[in-house]
Amino acid sequence: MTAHVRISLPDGSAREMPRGTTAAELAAAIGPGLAKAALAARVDGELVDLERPIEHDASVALVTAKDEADALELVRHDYAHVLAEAVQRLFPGTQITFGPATEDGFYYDFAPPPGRGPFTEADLPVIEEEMRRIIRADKPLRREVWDRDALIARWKAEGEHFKAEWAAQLPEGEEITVYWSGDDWMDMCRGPHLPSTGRLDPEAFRLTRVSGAYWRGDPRNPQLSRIYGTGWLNRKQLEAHLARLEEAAKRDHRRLGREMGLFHLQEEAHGSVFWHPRGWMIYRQLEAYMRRRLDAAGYLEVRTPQLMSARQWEQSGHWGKYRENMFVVPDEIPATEDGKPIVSGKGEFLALKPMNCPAHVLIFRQGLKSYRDLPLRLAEFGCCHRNEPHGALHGLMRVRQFTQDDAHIFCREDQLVSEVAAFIDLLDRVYRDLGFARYAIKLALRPAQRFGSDAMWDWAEQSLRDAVAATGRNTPEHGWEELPGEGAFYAPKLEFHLEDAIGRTWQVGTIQTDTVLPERLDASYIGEDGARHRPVMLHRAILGSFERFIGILLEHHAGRLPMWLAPVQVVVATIVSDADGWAGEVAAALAAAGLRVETDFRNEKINLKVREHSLMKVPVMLVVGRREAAERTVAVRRLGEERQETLPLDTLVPALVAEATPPDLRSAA
RNA sequence: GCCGCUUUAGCUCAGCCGGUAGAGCACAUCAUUCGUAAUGAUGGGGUCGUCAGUUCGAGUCUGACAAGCGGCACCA
Repeated sequence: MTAHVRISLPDGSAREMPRGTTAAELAAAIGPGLAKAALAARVDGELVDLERPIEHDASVALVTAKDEADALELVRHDYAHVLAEAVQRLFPGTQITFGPATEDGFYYDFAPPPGRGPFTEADLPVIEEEMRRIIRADKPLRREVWDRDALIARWKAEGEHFKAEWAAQLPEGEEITVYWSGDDWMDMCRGPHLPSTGRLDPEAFRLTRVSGAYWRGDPRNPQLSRIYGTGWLNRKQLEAHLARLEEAAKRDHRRLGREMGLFHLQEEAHGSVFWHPRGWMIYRQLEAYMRRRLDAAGYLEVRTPQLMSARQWEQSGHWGKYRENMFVVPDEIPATEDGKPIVSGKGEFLALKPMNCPAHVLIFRQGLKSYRDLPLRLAEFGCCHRNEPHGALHGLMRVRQFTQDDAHIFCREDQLVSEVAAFIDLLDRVYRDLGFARYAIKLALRPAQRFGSDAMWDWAEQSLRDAVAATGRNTPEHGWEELPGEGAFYAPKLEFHLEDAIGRTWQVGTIQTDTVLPERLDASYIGEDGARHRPVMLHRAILGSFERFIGILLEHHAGRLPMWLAPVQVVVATIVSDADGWAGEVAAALAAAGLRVETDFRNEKINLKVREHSLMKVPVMLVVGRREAAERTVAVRRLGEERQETLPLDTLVPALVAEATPPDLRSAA
């Protein structure tokens, strides 16, 4: 043991410092500017407090606000602690539990004092003010290692039962640390933290909302009161973030749906969509596109019943596993009492299908199948009903009635990998056609509770891995990742997560192997050997549900859909009524060429017409006045552009037709 | 399903301490024919989410229910 340690710095230089030197002292030795800017340090890659002594040779990097990811993580974690301290000061008797940094801020879960309900938004300004006081007081944050039993005793004595439980469950052998804020408040925490609360910007955070949250995420546990905040390094960043939120709110598909007249939802059919003509046009275009893609990929479209006997759902296993989410109707004409229906309960029950898979197996079972029939790909734009928990419903994104771009592929075991690989290629084509450049592929592996043998799971998981490898997409650039424990109870699955224009991700596509359902519903085929075999069944979807996918499309494009999907592609707007005749001819020519055209002959100013059609996100506006009528031309104005271009019809029509052609119908460039 | 909030005209919202509703936009009518994001005037429109309760009187206070919003949990 020498008295010195050798510290290598990120610029390649190295320094000898006395053993036990802290990162703060190191920063001071390098320069006063750095000492002031340093927030924490990375010692051999591990993020630690500035006050942590360096006990052996190490590479050390000081973390400043310039290391944004680290700095934000630190700052948000600190805001969470300041929040907890503020709440305990203002509301004595509140128990603290847990409060991490999140993607854009932080939260902290509290158990409010007995007799006081959960925190409400009205409490937030007061808490914010207290937080600012703590930040301005510039309280030093100090790390301290504690003995587990002593800490548990202390938490119990202070009535912090959640903390005591947490401490008791920390893994054996793990160092247990607390952080002091000044010398009058502490919380158990792994750290690291900033040197003092004063390093936070009192104007760079905002408490945003309150919510209930279950202790340890389990609904059987007590519900805690969670306070969310957003936190940044400085005020400017906070303002930029708030502006981004506003931008996201403008893209909200519920708002766009109303503004663009696409659909509505109402109480009498909550969770089911009323599609208006314009919204339904988007749906039709998307469905027609998918149908062409599936036809070309060798799928056979089918249509199966909405209602099937509960007996059938018992046999498929849904009755046991999924009944809570199924709509069940009696197969009888109900008696009435005071106008209210009375069900005898003696008759049979039918259930609205929550999934299409059993019905597809029933089609498969009609007639003896040969190995020559496989793979058999049965597709259905299947309308399903699921009685979702009420709190889960959300615009088009989570509904009770929806239509999947569903299909089930029945194949032999040796066809599995090539079928999955072909599916991934199809899905890739579709996402790119729809304007999504990036998506991540994840493999959800066997959960703890599952059906089937380990051998089956080994085989199924490896097959999916192999299939992704066959497409070359098992790389970090494709977001390739394996998720242990996330699979369905009967099989592993691949998940496809789309990234949208503002960086959010949406799980849409999926493909999963299934050997359980063919077994339960006794699906079989005759192999080359003349014996019966079980087919493997693949459940797969690319868009997931049309409803949700259209919601995602609207938010991704901020309502400005690509021309082939736009409900109205062109509006011909007149400036004076003298131009109506020519405008009518223009519209007729475009309609004859297959474009979706509307005319606007209203006695209104062109300013108003441009504004209204722009707000409706019509991609192309053709403005026609006396001049155009005389010259037999149109002035083309594109959505969001002020530039205009005057063109004769015979060049305009083919150009617009080309632009409005769905991507799969375009001739290869 | 759980926690919090919200529900007033088609939309966005105002309505103080309880005294039978108001704005802007939209809509209708009239005038205006006007060159690229709101022409002007006039007018019609509300059982204040539903059901109970308190009160001489409830949009306003209380309760239940429903839906919506933000989370949590759920999403075989």
